[in-house]
Amino acid sequence: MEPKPFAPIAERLIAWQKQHGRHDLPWQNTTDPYAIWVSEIMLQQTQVAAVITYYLKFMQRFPDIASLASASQEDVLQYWSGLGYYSRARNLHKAAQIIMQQHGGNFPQDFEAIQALPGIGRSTAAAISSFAFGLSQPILDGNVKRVFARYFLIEDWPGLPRVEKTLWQLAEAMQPESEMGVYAQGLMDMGATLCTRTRPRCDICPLQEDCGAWAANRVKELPASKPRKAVPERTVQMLVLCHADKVLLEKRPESGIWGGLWSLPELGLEQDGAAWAMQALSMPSSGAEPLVQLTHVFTHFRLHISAQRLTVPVLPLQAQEPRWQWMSLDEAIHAALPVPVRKILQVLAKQHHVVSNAHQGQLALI
DNA sequence: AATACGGGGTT
DNA sequence: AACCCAGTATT
Repeated sequence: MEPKPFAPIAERLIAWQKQHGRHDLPWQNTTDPYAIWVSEIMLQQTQVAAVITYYLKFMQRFPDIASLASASQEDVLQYWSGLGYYSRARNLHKAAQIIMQQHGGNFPQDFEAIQALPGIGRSTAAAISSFAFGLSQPILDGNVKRVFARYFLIEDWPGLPRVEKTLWQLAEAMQPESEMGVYAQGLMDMGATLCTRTRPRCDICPLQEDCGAWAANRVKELPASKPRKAVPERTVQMLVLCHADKVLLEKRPESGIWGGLWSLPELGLEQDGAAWAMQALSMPSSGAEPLVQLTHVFTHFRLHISAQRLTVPVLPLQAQEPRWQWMSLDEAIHAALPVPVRKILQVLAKQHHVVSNAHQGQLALI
């Protein structure tokens, strides 16, 4: 019988977490499942530093499930604008309404019920479960995958379904008997602060003594990186239709990119803006001028945007569909917009500012 | 099993 | 410029 040479990793991580983990992030030191839930959703594929200010503003505006559930989707998206992965916000909102209707306004405490809420998968359900309720469910996020890929010397890319299955099994097997929340936090904090992708701090790692990658001198190469394909490129034209101090925005469909956000009309590069405005919106326009060109990079493609400004002297008599809306420039910039659209409108606002200053100057001269 | 879904940070 | 990040839902 071989004696166990080292303490279980859960034991070491719990001790490490208590001494060296992070303890004062805005969503820590609470067992309020709502506060924890919001943080976990924001932290999906998004780093702590980027989340903090969004989280504080969001919690101030939507302090509890009821206030979130009763808000408009528009309002919720506005507080998410700039964070990305907008389905997270739509699902959060939808889930709050489900909790009001199906759980009497109380966050469910059953693991399956938690995971059944939209936007909450196995790992997020496990994180909420352990932090808020002390349930024993394994988490498996990017940090855990990296720590395990190194500790267990897993050579293949952790995103492979076969490897992922193994990782979940390991995650289950490593669960402690108690202190679930401290363990889960320790695993993630260790991954985020010591077992980092580059320049990991193996010198002070509580798992170094029996880490497979450390023993094999393979830490730098693991975890294996995702096999990449060339990212496609797309070029579009965006129209900034201006009438007096207002611009025309279009609400995007629920599903697909930038779902539910306000954007600008998109055209192929070959199409003529004025002709399109006349045909699609019965809107005469003139004075087309290039406004700005920019490139927006997504995970899965690169989007080149060429923004054109058009002046609409007279509004058509017929009311437009509700997905079209004239907003003042100031109003538009504060709406729920994707980042590149906000940038385009800021360029316009800057021009507007220069023009109105020149105008004021003229008035002063007269 | 593969793909869609953002934006920001690091190197 | 490549790569990654407290993943989930859809196809």
